[in-house]
Amino acid sequence: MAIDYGSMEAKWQARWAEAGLDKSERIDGKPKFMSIFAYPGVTGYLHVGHLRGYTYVDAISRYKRMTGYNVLFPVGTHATGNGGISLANRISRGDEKTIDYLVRNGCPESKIAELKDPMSVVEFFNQVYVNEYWKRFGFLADWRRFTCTLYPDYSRFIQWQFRKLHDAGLLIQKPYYAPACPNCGPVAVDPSETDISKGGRAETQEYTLLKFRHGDEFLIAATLRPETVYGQVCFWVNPEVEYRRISKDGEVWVVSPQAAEKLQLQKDGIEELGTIPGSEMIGWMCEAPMIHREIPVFPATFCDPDVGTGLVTSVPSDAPDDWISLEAVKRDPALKEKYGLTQELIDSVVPISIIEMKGYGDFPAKDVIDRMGIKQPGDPKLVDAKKQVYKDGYHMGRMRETCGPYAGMRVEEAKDRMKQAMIDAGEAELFYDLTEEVVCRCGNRVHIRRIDDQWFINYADKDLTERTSAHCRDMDINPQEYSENVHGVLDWFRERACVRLGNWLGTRFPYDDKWIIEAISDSTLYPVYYTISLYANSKQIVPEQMTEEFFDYVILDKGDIGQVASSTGVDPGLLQKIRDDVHYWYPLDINLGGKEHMTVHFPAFLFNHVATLPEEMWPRGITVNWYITGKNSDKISKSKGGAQPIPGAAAKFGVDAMRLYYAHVASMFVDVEWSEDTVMTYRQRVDRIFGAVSDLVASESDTPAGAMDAWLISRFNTHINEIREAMDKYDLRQMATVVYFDMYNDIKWYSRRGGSNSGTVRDALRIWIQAMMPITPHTAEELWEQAGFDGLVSASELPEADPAAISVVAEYGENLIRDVMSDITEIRKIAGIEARRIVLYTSAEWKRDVMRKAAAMMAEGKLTVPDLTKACMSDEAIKRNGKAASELAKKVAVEFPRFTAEAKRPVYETDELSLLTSARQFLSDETGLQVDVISADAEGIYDPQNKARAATPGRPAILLE
RNA sequence: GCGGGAGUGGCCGAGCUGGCCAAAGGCGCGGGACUUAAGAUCCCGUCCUUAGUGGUUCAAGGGUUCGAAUCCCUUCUCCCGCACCA
Repeated sequence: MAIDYGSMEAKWQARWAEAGLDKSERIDGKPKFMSIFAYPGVTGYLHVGHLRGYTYVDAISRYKRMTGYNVLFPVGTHATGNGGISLANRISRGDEKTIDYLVRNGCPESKIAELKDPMSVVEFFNQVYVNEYWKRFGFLADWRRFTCTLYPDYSRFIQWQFRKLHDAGLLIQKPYYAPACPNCGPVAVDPSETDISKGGRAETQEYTLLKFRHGDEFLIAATLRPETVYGQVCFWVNPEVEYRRISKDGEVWVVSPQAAEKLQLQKDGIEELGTIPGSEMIGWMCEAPMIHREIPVFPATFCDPDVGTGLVTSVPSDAPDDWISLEAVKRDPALKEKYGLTQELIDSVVPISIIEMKGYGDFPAKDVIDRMGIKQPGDPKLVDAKKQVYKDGYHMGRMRETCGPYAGMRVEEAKDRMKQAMIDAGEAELFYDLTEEVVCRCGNRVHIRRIDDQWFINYADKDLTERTSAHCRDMDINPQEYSENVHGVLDWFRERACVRLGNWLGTRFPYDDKWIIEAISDSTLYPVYYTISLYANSKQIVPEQMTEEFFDYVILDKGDIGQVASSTGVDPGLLQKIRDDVHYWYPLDINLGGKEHMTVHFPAFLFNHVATLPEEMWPRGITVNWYITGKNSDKISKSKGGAQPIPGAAAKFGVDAMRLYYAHVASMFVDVEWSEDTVMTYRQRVDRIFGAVSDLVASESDTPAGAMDAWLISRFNTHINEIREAMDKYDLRQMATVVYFDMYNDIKWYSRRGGSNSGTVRDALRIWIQAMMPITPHTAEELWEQAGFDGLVSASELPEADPAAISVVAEYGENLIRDVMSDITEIRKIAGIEARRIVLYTSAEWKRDVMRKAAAMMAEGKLTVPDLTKACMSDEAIKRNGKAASELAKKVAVEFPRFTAEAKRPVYETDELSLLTSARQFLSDETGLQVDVISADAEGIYDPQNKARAATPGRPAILLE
């Protein structure tokens, strides 16, 4: 059965568009449902993993659509930042890797030439996302509302949003430290290296500058570990460096020439005073901060004038470099000679143990050096050694009693406390530096510069945090763990630098257009803009008209319509319409995004809604989805094989197979390893369903409806309830299990049992195909048509379950038959005899009476073994069965209370004799044996092995011979 | 280290407001049907034992309970976040 999924998909997608199913319009009075996935950044091609979350949203939206909601599912893209610039630059440069990447993903050669400017790149990918991913996957999104963060109308919206944040007092300015080139100004330091030619992985690090008094001046050491000051025993100077004297707030500081330059970018009023050779300082005594001890200055070659200040305080106990260098000094008589150091002085320098940590002795630095076999200063392994000790010390360390008031404190805490204490005492200052050399495209070194007027969004605001946190309690946030955890995330969220200087694509900051609003901050409130973008895209309004007043009116319902109309030139009717749209669709019902959003996007999304919109417009739901990963939880990557471009996968497996795979392969809240074989099994599942439906259609007959029909209809109505229940929790996986497995199995069982009634088949098919629509819409349409139903299933309404059609008894009866069959099989297997005939004995009536009594007693809440036994013994019909009766009473009295009385009812109310008798032929066909059914109560029955007495309700006795 | 999550049968994964759990479903595997070829479909089986029973399981070890995969404690292992990066 070769099904051409590709053309089938295209066919139905076209039909949906023809029918306008992808267009969402306000219908006053009809309940609405608005859903989005967090839009992706358009910096390149996506892979099959990304479609997981998007597919959830389409399936959920389709489900809502068929259960009475007017659905709005808009899509857009995020292009802020410098991804577009970077790619355009690489193409302009003719970078082969980039071009190869594009070609491999199906970019036509002719297109590549056009991608030399950033906006073309963005537009190109916008088209790819919409056409090759989302439309290709059958999404019913309202394409007319598509928007991108770089569109001029979107920018107007973002500017409005920032005005509202400002009005709310949430925009603050304070100094910030950012990378900058002395020539070109601010630069972006990131792995794409758009602005820079070297150092894309560099990070900004905070150093503590420690001041060591020597006479009237200060030697300035930079350290990452201010908590180790109690272990300072000497001071390192590189004798080959010509240091600088600079003036700083009336003090004289000594630092490396490079540090002097860097400091000028971060501190005010720095002036160069002169130079001093490092060698001259050797042998000096200087006073260490915090501990106020005089320590000697020793020579060390590892002091890099480019790192920190080029001067280093020595804590040999916890710094491998210090330890090994101190050893060198002690061992090397030539040094002593050269710098005139006395043996006494050298001997006086003894490491002090200051930090206690598991797995290390008194001197962690020494332990690491020994472990790694480091012998000499300058050994490249020292870099790793340092990292190891720093990391372990920070996480596991505790200050020893040598550390004065900080003794016993965890390093993590002591670090901040000691740093602050020294700053307060004027013994230290902060300084920022990059972790590696960063070079601007112009060739100059990039350094960290202080920016005094940096804007932040004050997410640390207490009132905002509290209100947002409180609102989260009313939201539907999934999974549960995140719902609980989100409050912690909101608390932890601090001020966020929301604008940047330099070479970025994005919206200009409305209060100062030298700034560009950064990538997180312009993608928080945007869902509401989808209710407006429709009008901008259709040119009914133009960006210039989208003023503060305009948005105030349509979103906040503020201002006078006449005035807004005249100041913006927008027709009052249109203003009214947009305003109504906004308030009809908003709030957002579900925002679904990958787990990476939990600590950044979602909190910001929540904060911004609470900060700028009235409460009735705050979001109602967040759902987090986990990833599809490559082997061993790696990110999916081309280099490791496995994941082909999305259109290729769609062609190979079929879109519906992939959608079913995403929906069913695992819970939304776990990572899944991508496996083509697994996808293939879902493809087979889809194939099988095609087969099952056509078999079923072919089997239709005018046989009158019977017990099997009641059973199937009961099952399907039960399934409708299960589906609705699952989907109320957006549990697509559970829903898929019901639809693609349970319902399928029921259909198979129905046919196997000889069911073929046309009416039943129609009813069942209608429900089944509808239930497939959310996850496998193309298949559903095709089957809908094949089965001869009218219209589009995508536009149909899923019925409510009919409670009257649900028959516990019917479902119980079929289960009983299955149990009997499996018991027969079991016995045949174990007995190992060639059976010719099966005799089934149904339970004696008195046993059912025992159960009836038990149920009645349970209903009154007083079912106990003695009570039931007593009751049975007072009933003559039961009593005369003697010991068997009391044993059964005991068993029943123990077993029944585990269930509800209602659940047990079919056990004793089912007429097993007629049920099994009617299934005789079936059982006989299935087993290939003659089957007889006899009541244990019947007179003079055939029962050579005395089996009949073993029969109980729910468990007929079986004789095999 | 702090915060969060997880360890279930050959595998993936349900279950985890305690009892219908020897534990769904799928995959894989074995057998059969069909049929001649498909990564097809349909049945049956798939912890041990057994005329449909019983036994031992849900990382390890304790505990609570009449009763625990499910609750508590301890240990071991694994994963994620710790920011300015959508």
